[in-house]
Amino acid sequence: MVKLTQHRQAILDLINASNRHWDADEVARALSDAGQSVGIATVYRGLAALEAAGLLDSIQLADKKRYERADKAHHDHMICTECGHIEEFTHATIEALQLVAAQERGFELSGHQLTMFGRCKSCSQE
Amino acid sequence: MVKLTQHRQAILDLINASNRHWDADEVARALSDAGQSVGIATVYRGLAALEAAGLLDSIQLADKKRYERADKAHHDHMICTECGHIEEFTHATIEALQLVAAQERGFELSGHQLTMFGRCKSCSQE
DNA sequence: ATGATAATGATAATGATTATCATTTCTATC
DNA sequence: GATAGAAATGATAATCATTATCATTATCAT
Repeated sequence: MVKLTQHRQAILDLINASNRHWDADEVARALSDAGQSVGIATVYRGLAALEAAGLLDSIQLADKKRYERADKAHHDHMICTECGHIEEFTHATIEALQLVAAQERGFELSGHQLTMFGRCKSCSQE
Repeated sequence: MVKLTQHRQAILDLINASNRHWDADEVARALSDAGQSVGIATVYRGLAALEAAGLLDSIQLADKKRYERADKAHHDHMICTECGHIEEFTHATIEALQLVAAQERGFELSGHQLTMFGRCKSCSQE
């Protein structure tokens, strides 16, 4: 299990108190703004450690990784290609079908990432 | 529409003749081995242009982008975290449910990527 | 206290991708 | 066929997220 140092606790608290998807740089900047400066390398290591421990979730985007709270039900993401807005959605049937598809191929599933791209509601109304 | 220059045709032919998922470097190396050297920048530009024209498909992995033929039915990917093997699968119901989920949220869907991670059949038998 | 182990921070290194810019190749038009 | 303008190419520098390095510091069990 992870050692919850002060720095890691600060990272975790920051993300848990929000509903956003943070990249490493944003975390470092926010902590710094809060008077709790943490080196960028430590932020990267902390985020990875917290995710490995199941205390954070992440999505891998084309250019970077973003972290979010792990204390929510599993969900996938819709990303607006215009404004960057990230919307979450859950679909039990899709999840179940994925598992079946994997089993049919003798695949031992350990994770997945479903990301949909398009224009969000407000952007497509403009 | 894209201009199908000699270089781009060579890239397209190479990928169309295979069933693999290529990264830019592999394409450049293969062309070079075939006596048809193409600068790496041109490979990147060519791949992007061919994808924009719908002549190639791609998947975005954590570290890099990989391209494959576009003349196959739409499919998603299962990636073995042990040997790197990429398996393709299609699931009409999952596709349909994604569309519904998007519509429910007023989302104008333009694309998606579903990637599953785990151990492939042969790796999990070891 | 004390030594072992892990964490931290500054910074260098890595690696994929993109930008720059001079040169070359195309293409349409005269 | 010559020619101007547009697009493509290639060598290489630049970018940017992430990881590695390594000296220093904190933590924890004995």
